[in-house]
Amino acid sequence: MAHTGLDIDTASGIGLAVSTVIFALRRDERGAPTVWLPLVRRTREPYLGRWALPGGMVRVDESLEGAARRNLGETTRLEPAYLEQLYAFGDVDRSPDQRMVSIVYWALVRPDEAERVTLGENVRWFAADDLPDLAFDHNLIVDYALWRLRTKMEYSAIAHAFLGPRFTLAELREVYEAVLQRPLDPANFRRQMETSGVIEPTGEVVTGGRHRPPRLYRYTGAVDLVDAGPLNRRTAPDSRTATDSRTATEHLRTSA
Amino acid sequence: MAHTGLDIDTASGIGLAVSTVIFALRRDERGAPTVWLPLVRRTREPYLGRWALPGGMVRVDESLEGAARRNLGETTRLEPAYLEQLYAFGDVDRSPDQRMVSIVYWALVRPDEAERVTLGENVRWFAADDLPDLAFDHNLIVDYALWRLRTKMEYSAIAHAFLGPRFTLAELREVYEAVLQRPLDPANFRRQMETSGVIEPTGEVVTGGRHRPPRLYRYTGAVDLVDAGPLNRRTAPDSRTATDSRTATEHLRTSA
DNA sequence: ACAAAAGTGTTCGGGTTACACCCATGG
DNA sequence: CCATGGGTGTAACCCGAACACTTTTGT
Repeated sequence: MAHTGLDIDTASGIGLAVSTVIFALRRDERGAPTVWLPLVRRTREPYLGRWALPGGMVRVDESLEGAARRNLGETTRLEPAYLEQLYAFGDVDRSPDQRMVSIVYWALVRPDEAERVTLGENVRWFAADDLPDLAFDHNLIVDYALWRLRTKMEYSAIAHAFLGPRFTLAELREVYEAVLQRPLDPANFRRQMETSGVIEPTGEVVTGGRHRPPRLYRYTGAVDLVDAGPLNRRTAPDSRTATDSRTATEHLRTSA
Repeated sequence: MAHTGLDIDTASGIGLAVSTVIFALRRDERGAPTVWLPLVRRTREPYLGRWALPGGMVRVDESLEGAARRNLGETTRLEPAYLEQLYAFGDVDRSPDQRMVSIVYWALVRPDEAERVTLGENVRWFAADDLPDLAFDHNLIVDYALWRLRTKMEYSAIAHAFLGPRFTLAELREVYEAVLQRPLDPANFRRQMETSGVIEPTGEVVTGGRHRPPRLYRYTGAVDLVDAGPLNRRTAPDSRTATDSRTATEHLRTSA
């Protein structure tokens, strides 16, 4: 029943795969940081030659997340600072030939690490809001991952994953502005970050700039970076903490 | 490679299944509404005789959600008012014999519909916070689904799914109190619901009660009931509507 | 009339927003 | 000493929490 060598072909004819949407911040032509993601070119049918999300089969002796991590390393050499399951896609017609179910993850990597991605004819970075027509339903998947990134940025501390261990508040604010695509008030941003307890000043400052030397901060680790899954949950189901993850802040219509 | 008749056995030895956590509100011994869910007893190894989530295989010609709906109908005769994908569970050791990946959904049903569930030796309702040891990792799954139900109740309109087309504010408040496990101020609850725009008075009142007749309300349908998936999204990723009023201001720490 | 639930009014305080203003450094 | 971003202060405003109070029915 298999028609291509690497497909996972089930007894009922359903293939099982894992893919990952990898986000990184990179400077665009005008020097403004924006959201980018690496794609790989398909080297076989269907969608031969089209750009697609990196992915592959799940081995019998590795977890779903393990498969995602392994695949990331093999195709892009990336070890993400953040990795979370996004959604399982399994519509009947999402692959033209074989029935295919994909468990999709999304990942965040630091800019310096992102630059180490092996670029070539078959791996390339794309601006997230300017993608070509991708293979399968991958445009839909990226849209959803982007929406998740943006809504989650509003209530969680995932911005860390885009930065190194020490950073200025301006750098942190740049991350938020790039992802949320809107300017933030530096004064209010500072206070919100300080009162949140997720960052603390290191005492150091960055000299050599053209103006007043900004302080350096680090993350306290007081909150969970990854909280999406059923595991990795530090808080009880009914507790109310700052790390209380929620999906879809923006879809809010009712409140109680 | 298959060793039991209904398992979906992949070429690499990975089984693929769909399960659903079904929630309904029922009165406990003291008459207070609480969260319940139906479980089915396993009739084969592994975990023969243990209680487990209803579930089954995905057919090649049906979507994941379609498989969940079909399975719900076959095992409990339920047609949920709300159905959303929860998570894909795929740890290597979650099933003792065969490697198994389960796409899990969670569902909400109305109390009247819940009473129609075919009860018997192999199907029974359990109070969500008083479960026995279940098969596989199903205790973990239910815990996660419960956490999802409770956190989502705080910012979305899923409470509808527990009620009929018309309801009093006291009934609606009962739903929130049962799920959130804490009393809510009737006065503030009324105002929040009214200003949210998700409900509107029908003009009718319920007579025959022992006290002042309460008004009946209905849902306006102005909001998405189901919003979790990549489909069913009505709002653009970056849109911020007037009704966006997010609950749980106390959860926001990192937003700017 | 009384009890009890429905429904309204009002105050208080925390948190966000907007923006004025001061600080420190390189040029 | 001036331009520029770093950093602080503050008043207005919004919204939820708390709770007093009025309304309307059945008994």
